[in-house]
Amino acid sequence: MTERPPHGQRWRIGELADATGLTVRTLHHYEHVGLLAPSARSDGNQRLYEEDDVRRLYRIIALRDLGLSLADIRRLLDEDRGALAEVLRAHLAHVDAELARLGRLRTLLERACAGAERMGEPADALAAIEAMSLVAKRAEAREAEPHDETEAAWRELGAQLRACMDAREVPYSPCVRALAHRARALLFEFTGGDRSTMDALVFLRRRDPPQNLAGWDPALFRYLDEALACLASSENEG
Amino acid sequence: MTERPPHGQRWRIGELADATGLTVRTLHHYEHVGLLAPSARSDGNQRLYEEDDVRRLYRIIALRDLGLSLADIRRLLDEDRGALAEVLRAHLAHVDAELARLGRLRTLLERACAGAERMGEPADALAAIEAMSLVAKRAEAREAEPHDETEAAWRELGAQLRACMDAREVPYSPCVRALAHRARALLFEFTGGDRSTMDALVFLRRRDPPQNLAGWDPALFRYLDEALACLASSENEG
DNA sequence: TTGCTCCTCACGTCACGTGAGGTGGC
DNA sequence: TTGCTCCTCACGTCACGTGAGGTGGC
Repeated sequence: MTERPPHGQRWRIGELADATGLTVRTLHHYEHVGLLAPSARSDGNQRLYEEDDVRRLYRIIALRDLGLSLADIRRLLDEDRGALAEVLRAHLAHVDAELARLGRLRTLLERACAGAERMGEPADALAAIEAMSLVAKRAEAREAEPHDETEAAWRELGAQLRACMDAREVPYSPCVRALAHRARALLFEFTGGDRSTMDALVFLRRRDPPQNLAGWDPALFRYLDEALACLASSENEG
Repeated sequence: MTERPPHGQRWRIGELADATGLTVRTLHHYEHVGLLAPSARSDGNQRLYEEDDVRRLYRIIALRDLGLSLADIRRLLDEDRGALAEVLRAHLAHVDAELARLGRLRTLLERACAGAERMGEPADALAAIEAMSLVAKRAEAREAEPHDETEAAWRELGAQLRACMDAREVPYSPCVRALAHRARALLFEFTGGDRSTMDALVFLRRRDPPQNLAGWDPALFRYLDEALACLASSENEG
């Protein structure tokens, strides 16, 4: 680590790079964007940085390490030092937003990892991830406009099915079969008729039960599962 | 929202863009990087996407939303579907690292905001931020190599000063003055002799006391502060 | 004279955005 | 004929990395 240059108080570019841990190219770049120009040049046109330049560089590095853009740093150092607190606040808000986004992403990624590891076929895993993405987007859309007509349909179906469940109707009774048909049709519509997406959706719901989705609870989902299984087996027999 | 195209099962590029929320330019880009090419073109050379293309696009979008690069997505869809779980795990690790980095950054930024808002002069605030950056880097370096000689010096000075404090030596006694001199010299060396950085460092330490830094505790810091104040006032008188 | 450092272009990165200038379909 | 959508380049973004080809200082 060269700390003091051998030529009085002037640093050559390589010396300054060594002392700060930056690259020579980075110092070139800072000069190119008007952030830091050396106060002098040697006879052979080599850059010579003086004490003031070095002091400025350390401030640049400190602000850069806080994540500010070079344009912001330039503005703060050259034009508007008073804006410092304001710019830092704005940047903090931006970092918070990034943290929130990455947190959500992390949740999705973890589910996708679990899915990808338990699915046997890679194609199934891809379908599961696609279904997950689809569900996440529906959830976002629900945030924006809560009275979605698809949701209303599921809510009504849920209410009817719950009435059957409370009345202890067996899953193969005609009215439950009718509701199971209706559920399958809605699911078909929701997934665009894609078989593997439908299966992946069912798989995901089992692993990761949604809370109070359109008035559905785990018990109601299990009741529907039974009804769907009855429907499928009777169709296979017929 | 155009959901079904009017020409059988083929989508024009604008229709597909509307349906997916992407831009036409994005679809051009995906074709350019070999990620998604339409299966057909019209007589007038317009792109015509078919069902398989659309299905592929939805998978691309799902994987992209998980933060994968287009190159990774291409590899997963075209070459090596088995690598899915592995790639997702690696990406999760990367996201975790980013979260950790942003968390540390957030802490620094918050301190910098507090500093910038309480400092009167913007120049002082800049010096404080620079000092903070400097301290943070020393801390990192300490992680790597804990037996720093600067730290040893502070540790020894701390022990001697603590002996004085425990013996109830008054701050202006000769031996305490000698230690205060030594402390000032160390601080001078640490900051490279920069006055405003020294002041900012002192300010930061008051706002944000370091825990057990080289054996120092808040009481010991206060004792040193008194000794330094005595030294300064006696020098101003002389 | 031999290395080493320095110099100035200039293309590449990543996922597109944003025109520019021109043509096809209703 | 008028809009609208489509087409193909091609430069710009952000903070540099990575050569290429040549010169200066010990």
